[in-house]
Amino acid sequence: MPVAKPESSDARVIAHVDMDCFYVQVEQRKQPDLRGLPTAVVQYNSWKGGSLIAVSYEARKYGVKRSMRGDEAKQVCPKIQLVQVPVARGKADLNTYRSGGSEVVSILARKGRCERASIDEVYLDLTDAAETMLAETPPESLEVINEEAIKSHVLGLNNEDGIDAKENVREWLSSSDADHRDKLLACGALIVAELRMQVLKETEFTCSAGIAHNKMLAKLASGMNKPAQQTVVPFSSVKGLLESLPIKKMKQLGGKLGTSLQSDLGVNTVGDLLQFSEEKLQECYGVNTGTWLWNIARGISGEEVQGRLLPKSHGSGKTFPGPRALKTIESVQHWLNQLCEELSERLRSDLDQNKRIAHTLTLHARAYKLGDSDSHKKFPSKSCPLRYGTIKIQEDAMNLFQAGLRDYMGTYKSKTQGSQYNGWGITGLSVSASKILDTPSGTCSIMKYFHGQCPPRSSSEKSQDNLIQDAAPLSPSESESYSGLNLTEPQIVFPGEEKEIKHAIPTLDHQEDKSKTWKDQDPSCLSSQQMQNSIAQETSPLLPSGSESCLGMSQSEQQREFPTEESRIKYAMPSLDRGLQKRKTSKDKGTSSIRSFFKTCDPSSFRKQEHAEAIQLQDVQAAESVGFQSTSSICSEPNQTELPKESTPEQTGTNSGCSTSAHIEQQSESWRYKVDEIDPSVVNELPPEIQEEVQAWLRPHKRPNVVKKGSSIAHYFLPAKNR
DNA sequence: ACGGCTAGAACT
DNA sequence: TAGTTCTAG
Repeated sequence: MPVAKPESSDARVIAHVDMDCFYVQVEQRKQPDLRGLPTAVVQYNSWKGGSLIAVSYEARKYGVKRSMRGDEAKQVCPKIQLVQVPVARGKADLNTYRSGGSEVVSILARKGRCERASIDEVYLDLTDAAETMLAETPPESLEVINEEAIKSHVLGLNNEDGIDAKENVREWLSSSDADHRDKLLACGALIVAELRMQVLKETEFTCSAGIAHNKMLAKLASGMNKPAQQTVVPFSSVKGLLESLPIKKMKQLGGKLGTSLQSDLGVNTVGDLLQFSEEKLQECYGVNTGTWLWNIARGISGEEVQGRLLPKSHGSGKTFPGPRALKTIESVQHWLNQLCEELSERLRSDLDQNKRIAHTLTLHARAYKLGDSDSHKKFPSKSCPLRYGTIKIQEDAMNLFQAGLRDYMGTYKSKTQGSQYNGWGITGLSVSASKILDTPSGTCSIMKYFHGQCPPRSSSEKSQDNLIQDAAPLSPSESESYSGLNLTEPQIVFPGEEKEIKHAIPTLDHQEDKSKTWKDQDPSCLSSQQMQNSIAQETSPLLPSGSESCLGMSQSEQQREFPTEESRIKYAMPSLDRGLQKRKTSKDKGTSSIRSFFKTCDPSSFRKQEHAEAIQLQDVQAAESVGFQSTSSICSEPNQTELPKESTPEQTGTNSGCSTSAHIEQQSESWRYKVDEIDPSVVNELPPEIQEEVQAWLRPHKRPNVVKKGSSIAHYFLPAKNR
């Protein structure tokens, strides 16, 4: 039964691995003299000694905390070693930490599905590995048990801190008459201990881990014994653990939702939640969050480990606090250029190393306006299609900024005069790139199934500096004449072995709604690639004209209104679509196999009619391309032993990173079956290589959050300042 | 008008 | 989709 996942019984083995004060460790590896000393990583030395972003455990003993200033840290711990975070382009540069994180991920991904949860945390689904171990070399059969595993903390084992703790753990790990679930966890603990030793050996980094039946508990456990230790949560100790656990300790409940639970429902521990019915919690917090709360009170969390080794977005930002706020367009331009340079560089290496392309550029800013009582009005975020090339990103970001500034100024009904200081200041700027998709699209399993095996990638690979041909930017005013004609688009050229092969990367997100005219949007948000339908050869680095004219118009009136005080903030918890343990209904229609559908189906019926041919062409090109070395590895093994620079089966095997399945999701109405009507069991009939992908796609979706607004106490989530 | 920077997710 | 908001480390 490879497909049908047990959703009720939590027989899964999930681990959460957390690097110990990671930035400090990275610096200590660079400077081994610092090992063992109280150390902190600090950024921006200039003001009050800079602010701490990581603190070693030696320093924590002295009471040094993250969020202290360097000077404060010196006071409580005069011996503390403060290491500066690297600076590039006048801002903190976290690249060394990012690549350190990648080193770790590449090791941790060896034994099971791995999800990069942050720069220094991962989740692992070790269920299969644990089951295999239990079947082949169960702990009780081992002569010696890994010492690192014996040092595990096992919650609920009596005498955990006593003299015989180790003996107890050894017994627990290798007990042959234990609960099956515990045996699986024991195997998980052995595997994690092994992995942690490998991480230490290969990277010199220590980490802590939690091993449990689901993500929530694993995460909880990994923080319980640090540094360099691991904690197991046997099924039988879940109840006792949660009973007295302060509600705010739970992930997602550390903020306003947790506060609301405390002050509105009097819930102080997770156990206190048990007295509330699911309905009651739904009334208070909406269906999804209500159900989620009901479940976590019982230690239930069905969230899947996602199988994603790479980040889903990249960003670069900087704050300009108080007096350093930016007061001129020129200074904004300057900093935006720095941020965009960094972003562009990172996008380029993501493309080089992972063959991924980002599709959306977003600009965020913070601003104040003097003389206004509510002087911290929101500066609106703006986004647009992302064009590769540093200069284009800089241009586009600047245009987004200008568009945002117009809105922002509009709310004050005042005018900017040129670039002069006008009572406003920018206190924060950031640019980010998101909607990152694997490329080419033909490498996903479903498409492979239709197109046959991908050819191996060419061995020698050119530098990709010239892969992405700069598209000639059209001025926004020119763009209008192209409205609706965005069929083919971002023209990205990849070199083949001998000749260059052109690819049009499908970005359905932008192709979807043809009924909407471009005029509905701020033209400055439209990049040239939206309008192009031919290969652009030339770059003209600066927007010729147009940008000024287009920025002036059309920002809608509704933006001018100040947010009303009674606006509500609603909550929903993450990943409920995958995680609902209690489900209200299930359909058992759709008995016909979808296999026959696949067999007889022309792949082009995946697409919307208008685009079918063009995109199909791209997919064929992609599949036939000799330009992509990663295609074979992408398509093969379920587990990944390489660095995340290579695209991984996990990414393509699940839905999110895979452009093909993204297409399918978006185009699902072109299927002849409704998703809800497909009997999940028919997936078993599919070829194994595409089962997982289809399965992911068929998973139950979250219910629309129909909060009963009247009875909701969501108003307690109003921003504090508005209360 | 100070914690900075980055990332993920959900909702509308 | 674009934009906002929350959360976390």
